Amino acid sequence: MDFKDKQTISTQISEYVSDNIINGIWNAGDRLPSVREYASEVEVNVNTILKSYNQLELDGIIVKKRGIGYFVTENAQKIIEDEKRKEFIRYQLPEFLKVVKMLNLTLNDLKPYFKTLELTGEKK
Amino acid sequence: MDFKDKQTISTQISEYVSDNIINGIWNAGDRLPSVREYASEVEVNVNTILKSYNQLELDGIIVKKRGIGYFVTENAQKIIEDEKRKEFIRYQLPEFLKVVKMLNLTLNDLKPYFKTLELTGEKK
DNA sequence: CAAAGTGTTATAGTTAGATATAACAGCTTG
DNA sequence: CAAGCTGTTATATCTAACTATAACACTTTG
Repeated sequence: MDFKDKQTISTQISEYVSDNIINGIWNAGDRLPSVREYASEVEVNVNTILKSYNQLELDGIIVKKRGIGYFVTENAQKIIEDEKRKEFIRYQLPEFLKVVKMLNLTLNDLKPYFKTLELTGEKK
Repeated sequence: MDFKDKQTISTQISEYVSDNIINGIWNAGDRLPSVREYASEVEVNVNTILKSYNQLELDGIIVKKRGIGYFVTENAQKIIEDEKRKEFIRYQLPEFLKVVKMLNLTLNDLKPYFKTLELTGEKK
């Protein structure tokens, strides 16, 4: 038995920022909230935000300019999407299917939920 | 922003036991491994197993007989399935759809994965 | 009834992650 | 060049979860 990593607050913040980028809330070149500002917004310690931002920088998703702030990189969207796709195929989809099977559900049972988001058809 | 609970080791063990029960590895009336035995098997402290077992007992999934061991209850399967179903609808499915949408995937893209597990058809 | 298995409780120690606070350093702007 | 933003580093403290170890209590079995 091997244990999943815990979801730390700083990791969750990193992912939340990524989601905002991939969803177009923050775009390439945009400046993120300053560490102090963001820390106060989500009610968390400055060091925690710093940790999140540093991780995102390691991943090439944002870049720091000292004394100025952190900025979304040009490749951010692509990097995040690639990472999410890997994660999805490797972990999330199998886990999903495991539960679907346990609950004796079928594709037909799930169709309505996909319909709601108009995800049943072909790609544009 | 509200944070997801971390997945502690003891929680993960509880869930692992539940999975074994719902998958028929352990059946109603079966005795679980003793706390010491299981602790040594998964290389974890006795207290951690005890915590997992106690949680499962609170949920009505297993029952303790002092000096003898822990046993799977008659309702265990139903309790677990109900809980998993709730969890699935409330959290896992929405999270899944969120990522599906982010990655611009459709139901058609996922069909092959369902086919592998023969989950496309109607229920038996 | 003693031995050997159960679960239980208690104490002390470790660790990762987060917090609070403060001081330091880079950049911009009036 | 000073004020007021940035990010950075450091120190001390807190907490939840887990560990190590030991002693205690219940139950079965030879």
